[in-house]
Amino acid sequence: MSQPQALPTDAELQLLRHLWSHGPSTVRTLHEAVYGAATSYTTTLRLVQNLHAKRLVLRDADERQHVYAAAVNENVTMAAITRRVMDRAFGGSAAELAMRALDARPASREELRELKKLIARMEKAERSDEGSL
Amino acid sequence: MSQPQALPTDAELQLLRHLWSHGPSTVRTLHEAVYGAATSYTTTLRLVQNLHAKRLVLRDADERQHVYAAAVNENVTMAAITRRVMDRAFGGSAAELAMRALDARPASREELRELKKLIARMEKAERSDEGSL
DNA sequence: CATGAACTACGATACCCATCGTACACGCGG
DNA sequence: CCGCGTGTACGATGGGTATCGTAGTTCATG
Repeated sequence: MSQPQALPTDAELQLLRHLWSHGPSTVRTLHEAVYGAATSYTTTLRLVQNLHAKRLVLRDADERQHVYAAAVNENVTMAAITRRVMDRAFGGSAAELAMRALDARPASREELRELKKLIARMEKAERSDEGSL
Repeated sequence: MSQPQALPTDAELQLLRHLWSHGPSTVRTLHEAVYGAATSYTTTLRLVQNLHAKRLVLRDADERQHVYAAAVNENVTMAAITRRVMDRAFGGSAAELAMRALDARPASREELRELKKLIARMEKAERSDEGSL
């Protein structure tokens, strides 16, 4: 029984991402930061309530304006989401997904450097797994 | 006015992928290859009909058993799909999606080598774009 | 010719998701 | 005390998707 029983939908994830990067927030703050005026406040509220029902956020209801905080780890959750899309649309292959991503939209030189570092780290790990397979 | 006006859904994409890798097929073939006995034949038929309605496959109805072939380019279509998921769930960043993918599921040494080659090619392209920005 | 197997067409359904409106609670300024 | 602004809770709705059943067609075969 690892962390994420239920995964956030796309709309819910946008809010979760804000919580991960900006810390605990009120619905009002989330709404303005993520949606601006593009959608109704109650829509944002509903999404936050869904997140809470799924236990993906924690709620502090002490004040009248409830404060929400992410309840799940970003890396764990994003990995699960990535796995789902990988399986649904990319034949389950991480490498294919990664290549399609780079093919679909340019990455900056800085980002490419980061990626290379990650790959180097993985190659190293793979090598040290040698014996345990 | 580029190729894919409408994108395939996940279920439709599974069938498209088979057409890309195995060439023109009948519904029967697709059904058995992709779904086995896990689902009803008419479900597969329906999905193929949806693909045809979206103009994503071509149909040869000469024979009683119609033969379907992909009508859109694999790379173009996969890039569009990747862009959609990138925007919906990964903040629009190709690099983030790529890194999450590698983080979510291991890639073989062979795949990592391919990825490095792709990155090297992109770095080269970026360098030659220097003046034109 | 009658029957049955295999196929296509298509309506019906159930589920998920995003969006919104309404109802209700609370507190503050006239 | 009244009313309004700002909350939360929650039911309703519409669009999209996957799944299935049924009806109708065609063809081979007894």
